[in-house]
Amino acid sequence: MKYEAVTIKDIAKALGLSTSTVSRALRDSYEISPETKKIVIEYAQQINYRPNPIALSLKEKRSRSIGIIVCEIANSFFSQAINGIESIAYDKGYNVIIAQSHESYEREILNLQYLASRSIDGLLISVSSETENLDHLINLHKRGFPIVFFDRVVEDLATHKVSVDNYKGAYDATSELIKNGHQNIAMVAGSEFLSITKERVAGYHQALSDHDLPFDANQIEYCLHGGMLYEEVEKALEKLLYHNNNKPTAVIASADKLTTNCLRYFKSKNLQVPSDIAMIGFSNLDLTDLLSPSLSVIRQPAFEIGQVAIELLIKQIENKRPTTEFEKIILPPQMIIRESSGAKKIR
Amino acid sequence: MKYEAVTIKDIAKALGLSTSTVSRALRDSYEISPETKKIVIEYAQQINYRPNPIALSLKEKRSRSIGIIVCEIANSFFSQAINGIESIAYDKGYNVIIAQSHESYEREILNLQYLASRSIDGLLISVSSETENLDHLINLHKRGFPIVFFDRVVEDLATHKVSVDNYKGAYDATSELIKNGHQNIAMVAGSEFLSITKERVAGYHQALSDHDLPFDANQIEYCLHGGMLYEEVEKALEKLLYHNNNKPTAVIASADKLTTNCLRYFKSKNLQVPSDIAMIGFSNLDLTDLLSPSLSVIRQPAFEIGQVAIELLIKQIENKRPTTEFEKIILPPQMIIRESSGAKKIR
DNA sequence: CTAAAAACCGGGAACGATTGCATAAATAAA
DNA sequence: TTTATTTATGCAATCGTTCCCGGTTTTTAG
Repeated sequence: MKYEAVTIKDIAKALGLSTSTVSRALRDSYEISPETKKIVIEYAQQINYRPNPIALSLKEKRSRSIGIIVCEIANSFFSQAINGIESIAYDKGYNVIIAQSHESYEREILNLQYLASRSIDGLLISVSSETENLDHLINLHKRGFPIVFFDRVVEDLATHKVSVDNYKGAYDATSELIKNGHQNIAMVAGSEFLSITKERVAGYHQALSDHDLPFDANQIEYCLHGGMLYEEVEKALEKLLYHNNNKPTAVIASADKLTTNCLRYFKSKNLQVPSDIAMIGFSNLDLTDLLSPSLSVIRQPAFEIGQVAIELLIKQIENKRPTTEFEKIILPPQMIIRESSGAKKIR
Repeated sequence: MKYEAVTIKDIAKALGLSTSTVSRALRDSYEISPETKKIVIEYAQQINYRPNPIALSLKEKRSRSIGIIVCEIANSFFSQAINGIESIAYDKGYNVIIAQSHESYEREILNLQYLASRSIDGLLISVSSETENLDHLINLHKRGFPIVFFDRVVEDLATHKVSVDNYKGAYDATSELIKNGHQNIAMVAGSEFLSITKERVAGYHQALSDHDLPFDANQIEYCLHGGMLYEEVEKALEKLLYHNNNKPTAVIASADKLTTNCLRYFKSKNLQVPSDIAMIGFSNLDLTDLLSPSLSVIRQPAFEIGQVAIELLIKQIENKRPTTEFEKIILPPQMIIRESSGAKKIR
């Protein structure tokens, strides 16, 4: 069943005018007499005329819609970021089409093809944790297609980038744990391919070094799927806790899903937090205060990241000349200290 | 900066053919010789030709995109439902445009106007908790526009509806608490306007009655914003716990946000769950097992609800004749019993 | 060998809106 | 009165694609 909308032609026919006159009257052109304008505008209102955006898109060669690719919308960081994106996009008359990679490189490519074929005007992307090869993005970018990276940015592409100071977040978390007496701090990290992982590892590394603690590569375990799979996190923690000369007394989880799955593991093993094992996690869940013990977290300004990213993208889309100067914006993370990062057990 | 795509004209010019021939060759028409087809298809592949969906939309009077209106995507139930919707929509070549009402009637109307003006082919909606008047939806529906309700359905509109057995969910939750010795059970409910609220209250009511317990209207508090505002929940609980002759020993929270805000309140008042106050909440969070005490929940099959809803919508969109028979599909909820619903304190 | 029938391909209208250009009428200036 | 100018409107092209309607060539049947 088709739903028939009213067009400019219907108005023209009803009023005995040409479509051009109607179009101009509706756009308040100086060429049209005030009386005609009044008649047209009133009639249009009466029959609830709305210009067909598809016809406009065809003519103007732009769809006023932008694509977003994230791993999961059911991830508090990304749903908050999308909220930020939407808040600005709707104001500026753009709609957003959301696609999920589910952390799969293959699906990221499929999504990109799909979005490109839907003639989006620009793309906001936070790459999947499997993404190492960037050819799919480079191709588009070379042809002048506007792309803005957020959160998980990549180095090899000259575009706008918006992320959080991951280095500082990890540095602060590590320092806090050291302050509380922890000397053996492990890290459950996300995919090695991701910039955010590298930065967080670097911050962790530097904090250890600044406090004269040794860095042990065995204290870091990478999870390719970013914690999406419980088994992956389980394996990482087994290795860190039980197949390690240097058993850690504290853990830093470097992503939302990693954090919750670490907790799940500790619970299953009956490990008390923070007495058996302390932890700080990167997390944007608004429930971490309700956990027992309440969870110390590094929180990212997700909403703002989304807002800044979409603003840069729209600016680039609406630019007449090709953009040559790209911005790299880094927002500060927030550390919220609660119970889970407390002192280790006194033996 | 504009990004120029290759069109059917470019192919026609390059190959010395007409656009009609190219179009037909690409659609594998019988009117075109195998040799010509081969040449065209190969060349199209080589220059990476993709048909312009906007031009197609204009011609076919359909955009192959559908709108979704929910209150919040940062709500586990809805993000899971959207996952279900997307999984089917992408398979069938539709894209989804998501809009959030943030539980505001006004924003719901704005979103609807926006989506309608973007020529979507159909709408999936879970109404806001403020929505009492349905004129905005009735108008569209009368003109033959396909609408499917999910989760928060409305009675006065003859369309497809997909929801969960809210009556049973509440009935089971109440019965479980009664089984554990609770005789005074309160309910923190969502907006009175919503069908799901009414059904859940009815289930609660019936369970009390079936166990020969009295029903006291003072044991129910409604939250117009569905728990979005902490203050609203706080006020409801103050009233139930401290301005009530009949102090409850257990609470049922009838929505995701209500559940978490109840817990937040109990924590702030240092009330132990379940010894001071037991609870079961409707929740789709995948973190409820990690809370202490772990939370007993009524979980809704959000992903499936989304899938069923989009399937019905697409079926209706692609139907040649107007749909006259509408389905009302009700999926079963799942009760997960954990610690929070346990026995009351023995005095 | 001619007529009919396939087989193959191009021209052009259509979808809805905008816009440069042409045109008509009305007014102003000479 | 004639010419120039303003004012108000219509025509037609355009965006990318499909599809109806012809037209030409080749094949088949009688």
